[in-house]
Amino acid sequence: MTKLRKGLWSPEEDDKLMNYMLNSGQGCWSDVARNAGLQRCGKSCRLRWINYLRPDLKRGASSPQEEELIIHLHSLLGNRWSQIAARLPGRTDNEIKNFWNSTIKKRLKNLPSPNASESSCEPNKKDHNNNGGFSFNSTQQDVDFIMPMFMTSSPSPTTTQATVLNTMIERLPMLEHGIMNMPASGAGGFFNAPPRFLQSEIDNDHNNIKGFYLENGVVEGVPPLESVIRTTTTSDHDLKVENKGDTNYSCYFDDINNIVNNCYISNNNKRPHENRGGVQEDLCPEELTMGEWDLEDLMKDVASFPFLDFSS
DNA sequence: AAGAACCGCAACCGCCTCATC
DNA sequence: CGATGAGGCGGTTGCGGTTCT
Repeated sequence: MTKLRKGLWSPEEDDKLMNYMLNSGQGCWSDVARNAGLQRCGKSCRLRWINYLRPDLKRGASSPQEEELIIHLHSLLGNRWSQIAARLPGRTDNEIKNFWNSTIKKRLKNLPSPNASESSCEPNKKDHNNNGGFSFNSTQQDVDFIMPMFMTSSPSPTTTQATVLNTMIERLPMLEHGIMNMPASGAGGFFNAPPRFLQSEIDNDHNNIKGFYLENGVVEGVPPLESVIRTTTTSDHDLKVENKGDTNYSCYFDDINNIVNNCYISNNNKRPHENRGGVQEDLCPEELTMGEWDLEDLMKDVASFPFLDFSS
């Protein structure tokens, strides 16, 4: 019996597989390998076809829009690369996984740390309930990077995502300085401080996130940084956000409210505005448990993702 | 110019699920 | 109902190119 080849594919092997697939179509992959005259296992052929030879693959670096979408989808789906890939035409799970593990992780790592000696994106547990006292140096680029993560109404980030969000939120100057200053009561908002994402455990068998909750920190009225982002609250529902450029981030804050609202839904099936007077009680973290994570429900949000445009 | 360090990406590995017998 | 094989998936490895020293 001939020993099966491993390692990089030669152009000849690619030709054989490509020709066979185009002429005969996909059948059982071990048959494909045999009939195409390849000394490869079926799995290897499948991988090569899916990740490299498939005619509908998009080549080249991902666009900023795709990057935004990957980040957004990852915030919803976690490391479910195949499901993320399924929503990015022409991209493979392997490609997205590689992109995430190199580019995105690097960007997370490079975010400014509240502690100069700390380069990890792990949360600073010691200061977990302390927003003050740091010297921040976040850039507009950082803000642009983290904002898509807020563009979700998903109540179900993974532990890692919640951790990363916590850390990043704490390091963003606009939040540090209380710019996200929502009304303490009444319509439109319930926090006068950035929401804090905490998570104690995940039921992996059911994708059920338990113990994920928002904790209300207190940020005093420190004047906003001129150089970053300013907000003006014109009404309870109208949180206007401006920065030096033209970008308006108000939608992001709506989404943060969505996250908050969804937590309430999970707790007692009532949104905050349907549950006046019960707000503080509802925030009890120990009792606040996420409902089933309905993937398709979550993905409805993606359909309206504002940057999703594959026309280019 | 050369070796070291770094990085991106292709491919493999091992595990899981599902269908079939 | 267990055994078996195929397909699918996420994690990991290691090659090869690029940048740094």
